[in-house]
Amino acid sequence: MISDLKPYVERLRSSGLRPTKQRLSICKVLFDRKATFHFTIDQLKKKIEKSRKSKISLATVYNTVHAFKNNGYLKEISLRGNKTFFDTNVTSHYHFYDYETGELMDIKNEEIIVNKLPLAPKGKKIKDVEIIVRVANNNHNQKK
Amino acid sequence: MISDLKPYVERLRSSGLRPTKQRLSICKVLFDRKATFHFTIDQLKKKIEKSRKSKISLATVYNTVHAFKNNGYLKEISLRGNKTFFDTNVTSHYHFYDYETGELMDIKNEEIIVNKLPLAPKGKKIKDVEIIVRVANNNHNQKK
DNA sequence: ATTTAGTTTAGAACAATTATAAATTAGAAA
DNA sequence: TTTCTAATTTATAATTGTTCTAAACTAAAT
Ligand SMILES: [Mn+2]
Ligand SMILES: [Mn+2]
Ligand SMILES: [Zn+2]
Ligand SMILES: [Zn+2]
Repeated sequence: MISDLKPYVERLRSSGLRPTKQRLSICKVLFDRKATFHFTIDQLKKKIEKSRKSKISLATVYNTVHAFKNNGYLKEISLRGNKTFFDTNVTSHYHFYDYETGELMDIKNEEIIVNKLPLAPKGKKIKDVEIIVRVANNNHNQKK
Repeated sequence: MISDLKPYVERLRSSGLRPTKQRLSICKVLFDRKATFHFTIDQLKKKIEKSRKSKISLATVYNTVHAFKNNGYLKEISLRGNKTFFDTNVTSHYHFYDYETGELMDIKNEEIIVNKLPLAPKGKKIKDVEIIVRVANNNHNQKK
């Protein structure tokens, strides 16, 4: 009740959601930051529970994240594996992915120049281009 | 026992696997084709069971697919969602992904030209660059 | 033929996600 | 304020995809 919650209240309202205590906790973790936050649901849930010092229901986290995603406040990232990753950076950009550590890092749009793209298949339209630059530690001679 | 199974036997042996009936069934579905096959495990299992007209254990499909992936005969594709997609095309290439139909299509390496890539983060090395061009039907005004 | 290590299998276990339905709460209305 | 209602939270169940297990089976070496 101290800090400025207005922007979160608006963000929630514009997503068709009431500004509850739980949702405001989620907003603080997601949007009160300068750098991009890439996360899985369980990582987010842990951060929320640390910051508010009380539990939050897993269903609430899922529901709110999905609402934000559907309203363009979060993006989902294409990655191998069976966990879903989300991104607070909703501008058009690309990623480094260190598959050894699981760490994602933004690559600004202008840092990759794509000079040629194929035409979309007949009757289809290109919606977006995702680029994942997979990286790993220099020294080790790891497979795949 | 009629068709030429030698190449599959070799592929299995070189993956450290004995050529069993089940594994040869899997090989026929995976490798006896001209065009790329993009699949999930359950799609593959259904095709195998249609082609051999008897059931195959899910564990055998998983095990064999993983062995082939680890030995470079299959690739895993980065995609949103919680199902894992595999690819019989192990050459370097990119993809169209129609997220309305779930359909994946190859884009040849030379059809996309990347003219600028950022340096890998300090101490890390670029292992590969995945590009997914997400497409959807022209007409509909679908969200996301 | 015998032996043995590798394989298949059904089912259990596990992990991520989604669904359910009862208790709680936000916020409008009185 | 208090009352009322629909929205929300929650614990838990259900569902889905994947991995593990251990007993039955089989390839292939001896
Ligand atoms: Mn995936
Ligand atoms: Mn994913
Ligand atoms: Zn990002
Ligand atoms: Zn492909």
